[in-house]
Parts: sequence; structure tokens; C-alpha cells
Amino acid sequence: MTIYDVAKRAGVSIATVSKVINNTGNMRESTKQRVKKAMEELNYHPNVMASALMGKGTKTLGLLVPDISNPFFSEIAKVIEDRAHEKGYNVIICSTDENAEKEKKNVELLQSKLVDGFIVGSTYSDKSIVQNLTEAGVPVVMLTQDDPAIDVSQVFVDDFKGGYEATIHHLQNGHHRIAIISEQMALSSVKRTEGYLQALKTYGIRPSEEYLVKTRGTIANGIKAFDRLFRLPEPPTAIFACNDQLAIGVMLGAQEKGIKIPDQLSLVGFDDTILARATYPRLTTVAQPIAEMGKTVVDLLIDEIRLGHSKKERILYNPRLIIRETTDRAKVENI
Amino acid sequence: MTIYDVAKRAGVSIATVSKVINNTGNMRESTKQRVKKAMEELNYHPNVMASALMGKGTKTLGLLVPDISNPFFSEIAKVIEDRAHEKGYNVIICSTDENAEKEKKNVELLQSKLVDGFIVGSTYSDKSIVQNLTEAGVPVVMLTQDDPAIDVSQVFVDDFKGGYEATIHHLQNGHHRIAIISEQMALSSVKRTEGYLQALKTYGIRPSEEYLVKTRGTIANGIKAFDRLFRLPEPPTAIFACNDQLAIGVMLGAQEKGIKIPDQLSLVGFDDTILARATYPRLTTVAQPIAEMGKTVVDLLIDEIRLGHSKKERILYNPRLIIRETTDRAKVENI
DNA sequence: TTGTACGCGTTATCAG
DNA sequence: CTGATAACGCGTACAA
Repeated sequence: MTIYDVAKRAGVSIATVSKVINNTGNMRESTKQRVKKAMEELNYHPNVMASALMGKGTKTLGLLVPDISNPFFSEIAKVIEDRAHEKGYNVIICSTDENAEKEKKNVELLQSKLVDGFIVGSTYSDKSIVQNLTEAGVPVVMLTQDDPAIDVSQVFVDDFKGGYEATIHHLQNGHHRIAIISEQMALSSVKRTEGYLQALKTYGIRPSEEYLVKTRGTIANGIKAFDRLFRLPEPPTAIFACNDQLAIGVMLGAQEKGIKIPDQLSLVGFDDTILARATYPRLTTVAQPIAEMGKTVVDLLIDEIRLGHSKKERILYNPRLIIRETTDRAKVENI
Repeated sequence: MTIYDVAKRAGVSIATVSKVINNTGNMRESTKQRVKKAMEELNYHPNVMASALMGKGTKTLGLLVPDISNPFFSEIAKVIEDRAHEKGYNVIICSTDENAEKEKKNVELLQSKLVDGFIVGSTYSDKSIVQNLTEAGVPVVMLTQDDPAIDVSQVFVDDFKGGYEATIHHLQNGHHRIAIISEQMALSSVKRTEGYLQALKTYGIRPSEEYLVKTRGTIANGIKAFDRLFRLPEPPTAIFACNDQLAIGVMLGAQEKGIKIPDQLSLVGFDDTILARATYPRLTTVAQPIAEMGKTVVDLLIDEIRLGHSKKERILYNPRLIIRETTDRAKVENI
């Protein structure tokens, strides 16, 4: 099933077949039809790898995410795929976890010829991956990460603001003992933590080291974080979880301990994944505009691929606090 | 950063470099060290594509799923990745949607040189994709699909039994008007429907065409299906949704209409994704052993890659009905 | 140790 | 208008 087979069947040379495929050069209509017929009969499809070898694009985008089982990433992956398909591109997803170097080097090197560009949504502390890629001239757009030090297009929400508003919401409800559970590996989480700190400051509250727990952003870790927080002599009355999974973990942990949300504990999440609407009570959370972000990041990347150079746009979206049922005016007794 | 660069820097030929990389042939220890040093200095990594071109494996697995935003698939994708990593393999995920032919042909052809094997979890009606792959000698294992007509290893749950037990559960609770919402594209859904029908039969209940809705397995479609079912002159008192997403959709739809679950409507899902534990009330659902299935499918595929041929095992897992809070002994008035 | 033909399936360039 | 053939990129493998 190569052009040789087609050529043989059509009784022409491979050059002619190639021309038919690429619609280049002129030839007798009858020849063209003969070739086309042969292609159909043999169910021939051009080998993408060989084209890639010749420097042609593969019409494929690479998407790097830290954890595909996190609904935020699987939802945005879906949006990205849909948009890419609309524009005639395929996407392959690599869930890089946080195995740092090795995995990712592998992944990206492996891809660098196979995909026309990358959407990097992973949460590296190590930025060399992106840097290597751009130096090698591979189009890259970063998603979810705001790092001014890296010279590529970026699409992200204002994490600081999101963290700030989540915390202010708790404060306005009368809470003072507000804990934060953040993702240790994520740049976005440090921004969200800064927002949290800033909000505390405007209310004149000294942050407590004990109320700041860093972990990986899974449900299991959310449960653990909750347990740790509630073994404190003075447990928090409100928690800001830096993603919805963590928040679900808190809810599950609280449920087990018989602690009522929002009566005894207020909770805000981040992302507004399907999880936030499926829980009971429904989760108050900071929404990221997943649909727009996914669409934008694809458009940006494809532009860059076509243009041949990066526009280095940094597109900042506004997070939006969605108040549902896990937060309520507090009935705080002490102070 | 090719072997040529390394060779130049080390002052040897590329042949020597190649030998060092592959640990073949003999050479002076000092030469070997010189080459190794050069490789490190240049941060050289063998180009996987070139090796692939030469017929070497890429230590990469391809995973095809119909919809990555479905937690069942994103959760199993995660398990598959973890297991693959343990064994030194990477995995790239393609969410093929149901765009049938075009997309998938593209995807798989694109991969056929790039990955050492495939895990196919998609829900084709068109089995030619898998067939082509196996004919081309590419290792393939099917996940989630039981199709005796296809001659490859398969890992799946007993969908018939799952559907049967879900329905029996409803029947035992006194329900007679039981609807089913199935995924139109999924082979597994037809099995589950058969189980549903069989259960009805053992209770001597004639299935009603109106209670059988087929749709795509998303939350949005779950809501729609619910709406349709509840506009019926005689709405069902129980629903079996063929996946958790559909079930969530039903819950959301019911909530909107003010219909109480389980008081006014009993609900069983399928998959036991995180969704089932996060909702309120928590979802009664038929669990698939996601962790084992993911692990098994990877082991099977890697075996096949190493062996060079398929063992054509068909591994059947038992589904397990997990009774939570969306089903309750019915308070059915009529009949 | 080294030189170098070879492999993959195209595309592209010239002759004919 | 069509065909022969040289790239393309990067290793592998075998003869020298």
C-alpha cells in the first residue's frame, strides 16, 4: 500500500501518483482518473510519517497535560480536540504526570517530528522542555501557565485574582480561620496562594503556616489534607481548595467525619469542572472559561504553525466566582 | 544533536557512536568514555523517529478512546499510563470521538510506525480499523469491547450481566416501569440492553419501545433523555443509565424538574467513576474494575509486543452492582 | 575502528 | 505529459 503499488496498478510511475496526490503539475485527465481509481481500489492512504520526513506537516497537535484523570484537563482536552478537528488537525495527548525530566524528554523528542506544534499544559518546575522546543523552532503555546520568563504564547486565567476572590468570599461570610490547599507542583497554585494571602492581608489577618497545605491535586490528597487540617487544635472554618478535585476530597473527608458543609465548614474550589455541579451540596468554585481557553489555545497554535513564527501573545482570562451551596454566611462563635 | 555531532566532538566515526549507544561490538575503553562524555556534553538523546524508521520499537503505546472527557475513559487512561510507565513505556492518547472513518484512519495510520502497539477502547461499528492493524502485524488489544468476530486479545466486563443485575435491582425494589438510556455507538451498550431485556423477561414484563432511548453518552444527552422520558404519558419510575455521565444528566434533569431521587425516581448508572461518589444522593451503579482492567490490558499488550504474536486471550471481568442512595424500595402506587 | 550502503515512503527536480 | 532518480534524516550493519 505505497505509491509504488498504486503506480503499478495504474500503469504509471510513482512520480505521477505523487502529482495526483498533491495536485501539482499537469497531466491528461484520463491518467489522473486512472490513478485515482487505483488509489481507491487499493484503499491507499499516504503515509504520514514519510511526508513528515520530507518536512511536511502532520496536521497533528501534541497536548501535554499533567494528569488526564483530572476533569479540568480531560474537559479542556475535549474542547481542544473538537476545535482542532474543526480546523483539520488531530491531537494526541500525553499525560506527563510529574515524573519530570525523563518522561517528558522522551515524550517531546518523540513528538518533535510527529506533531506540528505543542500545547503545553503541564506543570513543570523545569522549563527547559518548552525552551528546547522553541529553540528547535517547534511551535509551542502554553496553557494554564503564566510565566513571563518564557517567550511563547500563553493562555491562562488570572490565578491571583481567582485566589483573591475565593478568599474574599470566605472573609465576607465572616470567616477568619481560612485554610488553603494548594497544588505543590503548579505554578498556578502559587499565584492562587498569593491571592489568598493578599485577601487575608486586606482584612488584617495574619496567615497561619498551619493553614497552608501543599500537596498533589488529587481527590485522595484532598481527603488527607482535610484530615490533617481537622486534627489541628484550631481547625479552619473555611477552606479554599486550589482545584475541584481537592475540594471533592475535602467534602468526602468531611462527610466521613460527620462535618456538615456549609454549616460547619465553608468550601470553595477552583476550575468549575463537572464535579462542581454534580456534588451535593453543589460546590462554590472559581470558574475558568474552559471552552474559550481551549479554543483560543488551538487557534493560537495553528496560527503560529501557519505563520511560521510565534506572535507571543499572552492572553489572560478572567476567573469567575460561582457561588453555589458549599459556602454560606458563617456561624462562627469564637472571635 | 545527531550522532554526527557526537562523533565529531568525540573525534570518532558515527559507527563508533552507534556502538556505544547500543552496547555492541568492542572498542577501547578510553574511546567509549570519550564518546559518552561527548553525549553528555551535548545532551544527546537518540532520535526515536530514526530508530522507529529502522524498525526498532518506540516504547510507546497508543490508546484510542471514544471520549476522553468521559471520566471512565480518563480514569482508565490514567491507570494505563501508570502501568505502562512502570514497564518503561509511554502512552499517547487519541480521543477519536465518533467521527468514524476519516479521523480514525488518520489516527491509526499515523501511529502505525510510531507506536509499538495499540489499546483500542473506541466504540466503532466499523471494525476495519482493528482488522487492518492486526493484518499489518501491529499488536492490538481491545478494551471494553467484546467482539468474538475480531481475532485479538480483549479485556472487558460482562456487560450483559451488568445490565441484567442493574435491572433486577430495580425490579426487586418493586419497579415495573423501567427505562434504559443506552449509548447508541457502543457495543457494550447493546449487551447491557440485552441484559436489561432479559431481566424484564424473567419478571414477565413486556419491554416498551418508549422506555428505550438511545443517545450519545454525555451528561447533556442524559438531561435530554430524562426530559423525553418524563414527557411520556406514563413516565418510568426507574431508569438504568448505561453510563455514569448519562446518570448524572438524569439527576440534573430531575433536580431541575423538582423530581426527587430516589423517592420519585430510582436510578442506576454504570462504570462507578468518581462521579458516582461525588453526587448527592450517591449513585447506585455497576462498577467496572477499572484498575485491574487497565493493568491487564497493558500487560497483555506488552506481552504481545515482546512475544511478537497475539495470545488472543479474552479476559472477562465481573461487574459489581454497588448500591448507594439513588435506588430505594419503591413506593409505586399503580399496579 | 571506520566508511558507507541501506532502509522507510514520500516529494521534487530534471530529462525524455 | 511522464518517468527516473536524487534527496529527506538518522540510524544500523556489514565490509574493509
